[in-house]
Amino acid sequence: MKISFIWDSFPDLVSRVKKLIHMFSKTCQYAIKAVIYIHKQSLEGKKVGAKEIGQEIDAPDAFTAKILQVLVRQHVVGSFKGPTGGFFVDKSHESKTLKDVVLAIDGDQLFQGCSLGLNQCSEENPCPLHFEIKNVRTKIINMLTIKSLKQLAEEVGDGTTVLARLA
Amino acid sequence: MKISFIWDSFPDLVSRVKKLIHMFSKTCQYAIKAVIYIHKQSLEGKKVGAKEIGQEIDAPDAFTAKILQVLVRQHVVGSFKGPTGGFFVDKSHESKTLKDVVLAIDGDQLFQGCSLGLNQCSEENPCPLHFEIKNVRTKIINMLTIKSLKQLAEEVGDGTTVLARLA
DNA sequence: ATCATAAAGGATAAAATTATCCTTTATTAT
DNA sequence: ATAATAAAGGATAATTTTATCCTTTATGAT
Repeated sequence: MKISFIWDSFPDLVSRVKKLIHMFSKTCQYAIKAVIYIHKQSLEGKKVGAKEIGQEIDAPDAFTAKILQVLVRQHVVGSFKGPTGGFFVDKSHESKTLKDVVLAIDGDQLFQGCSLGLNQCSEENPCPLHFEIKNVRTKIINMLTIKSLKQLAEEVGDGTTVLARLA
Repeated sequence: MKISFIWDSFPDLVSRVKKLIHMFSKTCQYAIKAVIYIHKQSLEGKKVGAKEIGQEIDAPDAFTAKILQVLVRQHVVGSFKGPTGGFFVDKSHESKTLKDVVLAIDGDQLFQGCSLGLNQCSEENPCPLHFEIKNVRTKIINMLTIKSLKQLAEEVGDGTTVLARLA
């Protein structure tokens, strides 16, 4: 029997409170967390299932599975079907960075195009934010490429704290 | 009689092509463009209506009107009802910046909270992106506050090119 | 060969964002 | 006062994003 809470009556209000983020879509955040988790487990030679990943990163598992499909297609992580199957990374994924994850999931929105959505915006005919945005983007790209996913995974604490850190 | 085009059959594909942006929500982009346009017109002492604004910035007018309601409530711009009414800015809005617009529309998502959506993320227990993101945010805030909206409006070309520049 | 397991994929649903329409309220001109 | 104008506000719809469920396909264990 499902217990219902008072805030279930105000879904929009709750969502507004929850949504204190941005820059990456929610899907992309899940993807980043999932990939780091996979890397962490692969460091210990373990393959992991979509369900487990979903639980560890606090994301719905079916949705996590969908995201993982994309990441596999884009060769950000690898997968095997069947028993003993799951998601993993190997040598071939070692140099992948967060930028690869963001590109696979959100596309190049964050890196390309006018941030005001102007059609005419260019170096010659820049929008009021053009050069500033360019600057910010350089920083973002730097942030997303300065370390490999493997390195990031190594920096995230040991097994016992992963959940706390990625949920 | 409405003419229908081949791409009307592929709404999702078309939308994917159109969406080459991000960092600001679409609503926020409209807001920025609208506010700059209002400033520009106010420089010439003109008040402008929601419909006109919508057309100039290439946004649906009814939706533009909604956005303007918020901006008025947050004192980013002023408005008057009735004939000769419209939206405008005066001395009291002179020091407003893009950050005020972004805050009014998107809230502080872009500035606050963990970019990966982690609950435990803090200075003491930082997520893998914590300090990098902090860096990027400093840049973004700088970009959004370094010039007042008035200054930005003054930099956008003369009346004849506004449409091209803000559409 | 058969069965169990787990990813892949398709179809559908819920929630959030973006967009439209229509009524009400305030203000000005006549 | 009355009519005309434009913003404010409410209700609703379309689109996009996020989420769920169920079937199919591949793989390993027995």
